[in-house]
Amino acid sequence: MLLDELVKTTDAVASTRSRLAKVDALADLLCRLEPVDIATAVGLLIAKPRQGRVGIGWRGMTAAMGEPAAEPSLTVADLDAALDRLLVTAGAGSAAERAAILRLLTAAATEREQAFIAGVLLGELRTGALEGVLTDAVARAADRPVDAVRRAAMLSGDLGGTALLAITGTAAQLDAVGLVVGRPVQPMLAATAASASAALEVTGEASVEYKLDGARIQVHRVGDDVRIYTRTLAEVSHRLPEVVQVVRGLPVRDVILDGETLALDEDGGPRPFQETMARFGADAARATVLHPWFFDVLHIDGRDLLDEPLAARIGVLKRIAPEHRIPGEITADAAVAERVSRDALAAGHEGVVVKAVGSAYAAGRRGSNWIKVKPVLTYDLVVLACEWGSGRRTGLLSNLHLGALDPTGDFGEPGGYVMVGKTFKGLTDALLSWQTERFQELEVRRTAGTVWVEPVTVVEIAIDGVQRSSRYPGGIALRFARVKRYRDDKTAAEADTIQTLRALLRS
DNA sequence: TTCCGACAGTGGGGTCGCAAT
DNA sequence: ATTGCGACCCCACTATCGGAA
Repeated sequence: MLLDELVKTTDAVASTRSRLAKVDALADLLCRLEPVDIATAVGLLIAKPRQGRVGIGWRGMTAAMGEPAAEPSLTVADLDAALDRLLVTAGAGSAAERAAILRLLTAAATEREQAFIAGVLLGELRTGALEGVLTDAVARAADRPVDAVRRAAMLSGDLGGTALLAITGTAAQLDAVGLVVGRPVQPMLAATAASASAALEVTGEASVEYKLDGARIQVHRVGDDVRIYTRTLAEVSHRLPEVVQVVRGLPVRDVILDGETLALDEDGGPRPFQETMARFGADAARATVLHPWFFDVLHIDGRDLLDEPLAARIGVLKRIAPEHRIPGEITADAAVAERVSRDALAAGHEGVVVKAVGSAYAAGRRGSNWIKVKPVLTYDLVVLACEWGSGRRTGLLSNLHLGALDPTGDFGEPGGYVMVGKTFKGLTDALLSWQTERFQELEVRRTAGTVWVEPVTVVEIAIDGVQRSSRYPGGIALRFARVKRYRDDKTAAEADTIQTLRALLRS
């Protein structure tokens, strides 16, 4: 099929806000695709090509973009083949060759196709249709129940392959897609609540477990073959030999485990997330050792446990990996849940995850059966600048530069402000519109993307904490900053100080 | 008719490896 | 050696649609 067909469809999808209309357009396209193009096309449509990232970002893309072709001639297979060539040359010291591949591709593309290819390579098509909408479209095109399609996609970790099977295979074949030890599944995700007791009200009796600040791991063992996957299903077995050893030592033959890995200090307390990541991201060996903690088991020795209640899965975990089970307690008592939460924080962990004891493992879903609870800190900071937004925020001042007061001048002028991070989160449309006007009134200078303002506006910011930073002059950056409200009742001189924020690093 | 679950979008900071400078 | 790029860990929150209640 011509790539132009896909591009026309994505244009139609982007032009309507109705999900039903998006599904209609996509299902129609899926029905017209040759089977050989189905898996490829689904990957392109959600900007997650089957090759994954191929080492081209915004810079490389704009550098290679040249004059467009007048008429469409590229096929879906052509683009797929070009992505293959980019993938095999990635990180191989062949920048010139890669640029040539990309130039050849974009030169054959029309203007609309160029924009589409750029979106695919950057992973951002922004048509309002990703996995969720595509799953509906596949079900529509294949005339299969959406739950069957979703289940197959989650358990295979592959929507493109699922689409091919759903459309060209039988209903029984689709239903037969299940867990395979060695093939990663989409991990179950958690919603958020303000307190452990509030979470418990939603779940009822629950396993209240420590939430560790590390990287999610999904471990598959078949005999002595152990493979480890990240939250996005990238394989990282080679980076975690110590975790492989732990899992090889468990008294099982085949198993799938879900957990978290992180670095610990001498006392067994957690090291900062940044230290875990320094080890987790490195190919070569490092002094830091990562320890695995498991909170779920999806399969054991020929038996799938996905649909077993959580309490039963925890029972299995206690039996096979008692030393590596994440700390937690099963309770229906809010006081007990709050105590576990306090214990987790006292031990230096992030918080807790409250999980309904009767719930199945819902691969890929962010339902209310798992609810995370983390303490929120709030500080009053000063807006130093604001950046123009993109997409639906085009024309609006969106991303705030946040400063803390430096009364003693440790990091600049006494009474000045030290930038500690940015945020665009927590803003309603009304607030966006208000701040767009307000900050242009307070403007002192501007560059292409940013308006600098008089430092007089105080905004209450929620954060999860601070981390070491080489980017900002105060040596710290806010973690997960979001706007709570503007503080019209406070002057900038009453803002929180850089010293107060730095003290968080040591606590 | 109203409510609410699921989804997509809008970006944040840090870490690594690798290539170019 | 340093710097910039790209990939990928962690992530919160709002607006919206459309099915559920």
